[in-house]
Amino acid sequence: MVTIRDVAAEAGVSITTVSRALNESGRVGRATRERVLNAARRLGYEPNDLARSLHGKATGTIAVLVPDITNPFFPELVKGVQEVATAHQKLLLLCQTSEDSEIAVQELLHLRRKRVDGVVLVGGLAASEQLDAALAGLPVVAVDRDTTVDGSRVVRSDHRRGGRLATEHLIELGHEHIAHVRGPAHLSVAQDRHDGYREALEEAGLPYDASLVVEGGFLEEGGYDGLRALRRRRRPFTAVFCGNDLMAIGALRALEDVGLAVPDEVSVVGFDDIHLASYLRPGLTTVHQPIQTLGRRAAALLIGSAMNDEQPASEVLDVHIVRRQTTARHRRTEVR
Amino acid sequence: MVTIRDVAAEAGVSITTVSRALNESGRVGRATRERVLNAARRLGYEPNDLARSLHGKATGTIAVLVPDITNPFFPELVKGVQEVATAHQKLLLLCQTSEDSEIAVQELLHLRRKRVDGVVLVGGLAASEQLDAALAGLPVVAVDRDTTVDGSRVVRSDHRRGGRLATEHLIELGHEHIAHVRGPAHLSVAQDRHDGYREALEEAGLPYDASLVVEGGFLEEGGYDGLRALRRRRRPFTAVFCGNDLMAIGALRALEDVGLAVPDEVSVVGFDDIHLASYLRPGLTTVHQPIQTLGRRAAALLIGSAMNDEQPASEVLDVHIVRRQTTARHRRTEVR
DNA sequence: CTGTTAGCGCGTTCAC
DNA sequence: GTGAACGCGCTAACAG
Repeated sequence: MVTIRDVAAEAGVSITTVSRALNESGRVGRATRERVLNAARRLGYEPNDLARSLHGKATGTIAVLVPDITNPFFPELVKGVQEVATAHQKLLLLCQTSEDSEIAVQELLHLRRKRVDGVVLVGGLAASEQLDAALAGLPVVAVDRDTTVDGSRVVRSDHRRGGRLATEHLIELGHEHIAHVRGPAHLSVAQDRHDGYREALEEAGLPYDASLVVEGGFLEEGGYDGLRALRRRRRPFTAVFCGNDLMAIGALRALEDVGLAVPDEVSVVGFDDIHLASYLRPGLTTVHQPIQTLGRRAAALLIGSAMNDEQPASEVLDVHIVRRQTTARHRRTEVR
Repeated sequence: MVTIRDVAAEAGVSITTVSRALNESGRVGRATRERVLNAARRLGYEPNDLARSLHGKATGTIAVLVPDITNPFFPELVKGVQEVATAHQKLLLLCQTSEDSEIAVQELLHLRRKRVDGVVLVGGLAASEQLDAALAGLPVVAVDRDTTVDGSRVVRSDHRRGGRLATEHLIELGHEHIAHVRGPAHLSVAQDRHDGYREALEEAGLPYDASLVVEGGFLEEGGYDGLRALRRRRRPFTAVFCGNDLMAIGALRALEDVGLAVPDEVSVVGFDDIHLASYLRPGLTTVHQPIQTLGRRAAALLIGSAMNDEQPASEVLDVHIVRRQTTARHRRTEVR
């Protein structure tokens, strides 16, 4: 391995000069610099970032923690993070937590030892002392998490508004019995979406009926099981607002299995607008959140915080509804 | 920042002893170790992996380069890589190349400076001197790439066999005019799948008709455009084998747009069996390749190579067909 | 078993 | 403009 010392010898200068020439820092003679650069090239010199960072400087590395990269929501988010990281010449470490707080703690500890410059934390994680400890002093931007951690910034979509938009859309279509297959109670995004749903109902003078609300995990299975549970309650409904798109897909499968036509007999709305939503047939009506932008903003905030002192505490991005083919006007003809 | 020296002072021993106690390396007295560990805990000591790696040891970091993490094929692969990396206590750097060889070169150079222990290289990349240079001496395992690089190992599925299986499946269903919307000519996986298609046809005594073969990018658009191009040629066909699942999705949309029913009028087969394939309605019949395992094997080979000297040159994983709802028996009733 | 002494590759004071 | 020397945090020979 060729070091800065070898280059110095080859160029007939001191290592200090080589360092300066390579980093464009300080005053180095024109000719000298050329000589050094040539020597470096000739020897195939490769700077060692480890040694550089050892001086307490930044490592030029940030990390993103997601529950599961195969959940189609996260690659889009990660792409946004990656984009900004690359633009700032930073490398991106990817970690998966499986929504497990203990795993997250382990990963964070590992990241700290590697001296990452900061972390984008995505998704819910059970709070714990160890988690707080693992996060302490580490520049963190959370995405879609409750801001339990002290000074950490948060980037999120307006989930409550999204819940309202979805529900209002169904109400406008004439639906009066609107079920909600919501996400896990411990996740604030699920709660917010639910609150928006409830708000919209009440504002429209429709009753909030707890027996039309079921909870499930943010995956297909959660939606599938949720819809089956709803059916078992024998409470009629003509529309379902699902906690996210994957749940909506599960709900669509369940409806298919029980022989209910979408959107003729039951309308379905999702949340997120992952790419997948537009691939489906019928195309899924859903609340669009700017997933990639979420990642971009988080990364920008994270990287910016290392540079600027002042930073906004958090950011809330707007959402809107995308009408596709899983929602239709309520047909007065009886349905159960 | 508390260093090993502070811990040494606190515990009343030398830094060497601290180092040994922390790394379980060498002989350290029971009591001494306890004392050191306690001191470290009390001070909130966090080892600095940078300094450790500076000694020329491994950095405990590997990287995976993929064209685009939002392409659903890659998250599954990355997950496999991640799994093995984590099992070996290694952190994973994620890079995206956009299939651009120059970007890949830049990323690789950056990774080298960071002294990553190895790289999993996924997808096709235009060969170039600079790429070779950027790869030189770096432990690399390629996935689904031609093994142009010198000593690099390759993990891949049996694409040729997959192409045969897909085609044979259609032949068994009675189809005689089978089109192929293939992937890019410069990608070996596309070529292999095509060769398998051709082989199956010829073995069945069916003519290989070049006017039934079109080329496109490995995305929905490629499949959509490919199918439209096929139609413009006015050559009848009752089945299409698509280069991958995304292309198949594009082809399905195109068929929908021109009013051809799937599978009643045209059968469609994809390749990869990404999760998405089973979400679709009708469910996509496709050639399953073990995507996650591909990633796992690549990572295992990469990490193993740093430890064992001997390693298999490459690995070929098996594929099989998954029958869903986009393929059906050819109906003799005329169709165009 | 434990401590002393060198570096690892590089940036950064300082003098010259 | 350039160089010598020191130190970043840690591991690895060598002693004792």
